[in-house]
Amino acid sequence: MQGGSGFNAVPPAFDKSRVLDVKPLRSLKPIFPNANEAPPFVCPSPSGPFPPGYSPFYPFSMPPPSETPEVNQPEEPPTWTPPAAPAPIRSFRTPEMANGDVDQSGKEAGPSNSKKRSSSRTRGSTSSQKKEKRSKFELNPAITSNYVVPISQAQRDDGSRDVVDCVLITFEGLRRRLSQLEDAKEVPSGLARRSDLRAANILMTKGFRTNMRKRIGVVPGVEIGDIFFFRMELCMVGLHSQSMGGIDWIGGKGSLDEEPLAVSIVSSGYYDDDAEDKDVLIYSGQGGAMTRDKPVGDQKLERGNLALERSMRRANEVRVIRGIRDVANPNAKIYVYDGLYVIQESWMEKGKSGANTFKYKLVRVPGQLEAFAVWKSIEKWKENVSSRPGLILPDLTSGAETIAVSLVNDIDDEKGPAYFTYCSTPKYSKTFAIVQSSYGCSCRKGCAAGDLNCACIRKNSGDLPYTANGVLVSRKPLVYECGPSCPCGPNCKIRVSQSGLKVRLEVFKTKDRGWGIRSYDPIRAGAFICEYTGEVIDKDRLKKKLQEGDNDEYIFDSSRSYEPFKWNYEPGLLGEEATNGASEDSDIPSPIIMTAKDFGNVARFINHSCNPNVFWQPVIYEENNESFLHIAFFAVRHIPPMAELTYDYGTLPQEGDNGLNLRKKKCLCGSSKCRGYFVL
DNA sequence: GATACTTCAATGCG
DNA sequence: CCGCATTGAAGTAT
Repeated sequence: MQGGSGFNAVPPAFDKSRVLDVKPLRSLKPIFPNANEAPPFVCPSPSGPFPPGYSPFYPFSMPPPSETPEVNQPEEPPTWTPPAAPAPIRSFRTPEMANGDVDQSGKEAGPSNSKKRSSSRTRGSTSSQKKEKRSKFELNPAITSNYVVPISQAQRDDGSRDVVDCVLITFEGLRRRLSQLEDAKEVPSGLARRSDLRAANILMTKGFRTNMRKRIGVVPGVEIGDIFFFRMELCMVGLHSQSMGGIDWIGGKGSLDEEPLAVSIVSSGYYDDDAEDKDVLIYSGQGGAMTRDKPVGDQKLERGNLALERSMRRANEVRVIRGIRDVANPNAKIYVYDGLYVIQESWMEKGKSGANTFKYKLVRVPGQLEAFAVWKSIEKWKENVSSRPGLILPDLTSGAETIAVSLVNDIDDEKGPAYFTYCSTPKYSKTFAIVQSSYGCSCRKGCAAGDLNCACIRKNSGDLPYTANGVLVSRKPLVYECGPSCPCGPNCKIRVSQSGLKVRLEVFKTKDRGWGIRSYDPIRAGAFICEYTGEVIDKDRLKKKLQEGDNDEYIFDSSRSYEPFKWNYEPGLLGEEATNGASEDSDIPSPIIMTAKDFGNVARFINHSCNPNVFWQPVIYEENNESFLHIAFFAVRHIPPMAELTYDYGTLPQEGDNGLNLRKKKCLCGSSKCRGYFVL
């Protein structure tokens, strides 16, 4: 199971056809294309060969061999030539530089960036005209165009779960990398740094997006309960295509005298909405708000307001996205896709300032999986643990973790998993210490991004492995964290996995896979979840153990084979060269095997999936003059509250390893990529 | 088609 | 922890 609200036991108790039969008046295509008809998602190598039915997408600056280049870009080189010496992306232009030579650099800018800017700048530019500045960081098209977007035209129009995942993972990877570069750059304070906009702009310009065909109702590949951390993510997957606007619609002026109809709204507290109820939303119309040069005014029946009005008359569904304040990061918002609503009534009322405001009452279409409602329930449980139905233990770690982990069973009578001793760190015997000299840094005040004097940063190939808010930027063979002997202190940004749990977890009884684990808190892609602890053993000991008939179901073994997957940003998209340090192989310096049967932590409850939402990453840091390897788990993608956490248990390297393959079990992950079995 | 306008962002400062 | 100013980009409208 993946994504969605992730309720393990909730069957889709509603009749899909009923919801779908409420036909959008202008449905352009069936909303649920037969899954078999939809093209499978493929990621061909940029150079091909391409499977039948697919063609490479040529980014604007790189025309297909026999076609003429885009007319609008006379400055572009007429034909593509391989880059001679790729400029590293690190050469960000400083504002000052851009100010001086913007003309020249404009020619080298990626497609469509400098023109647009000058237009949008004219509005508020009375005296600041000269500040035509800071072309946002420039890509060298000769390099970036080398990259071929793995999205077919059909997929660009209509998505699927796999395509949506791919778009979001690519966006996030790119955004994290940009964020990392920005952190290291020491830009002048006060300068807005928007990795979200940059990443989205790069990808959308290249056509790396999906569900561009606007539609009423369900968006293929986006599930109720899915969460997003930026408005641009909604655009990229076609859930809501206004980058800031709260109402999105189709039709209207200029399009064959049709009426505009609303397709989606975002409610996030900017206006005076009533968004307390889980099924009913009172939404305010747009416009009339005070801006810099305009006072508060009456709202008009136009644009989004008109679209909502018409949608009410026609009773067509409107997607609702609820923006919720992120408790972990009060400056930010999380957007929850809450499914389809119908507008029941609308009226006009006087707002606080006395101006006329439109109001729309939206009611949730019944029978859909819960999404926002789950958030509301969790709020209560977190306030008072004992209100959680099926609660067995408020904290199964007995205080060993900084945050409690509940034990819950709302499925049957089982009172809990078999006995084990909770330990929050792995149990190493001396023989497993990795002897490495010259460890640790000497930073006094916390290791600063970009500081190459810091030994720990140097070990991470010069980069801070985590962004400022603690998100892992890229998978690597090994991440080096600062250890107890580094003087940088607990607030250092390179101490993510050693500082314990950060999200509120629950061990729960699944319907058919024993005990599992899920989170009350939303988890963003790249966030640290927990480490795997247990007794560290060697291969011989494992073999012997199994030969003696000990059917240990809690083995972690880094030496198994693991399905490779693409998670890191694509260097080509930034004009960077692929480096060795960016390898996503699970090829770590020394393999590690742990058993969590008798001693372990929450990680021992994570079930297997062939399409997991969590991955493991080796991390090392020094303790008492010795270094030990740790296995840390991070989120593959954004994980909504209550979605079960899973990782890939891996497969055995080859044929029967002394009967080890007797430990194959039938896999129930239910994903389209399911291998059919997994190995304990 | 270019350009202007609108808009329930996202940041960081004070 | 707020209010405010600043910088933004997609889509719609002209």
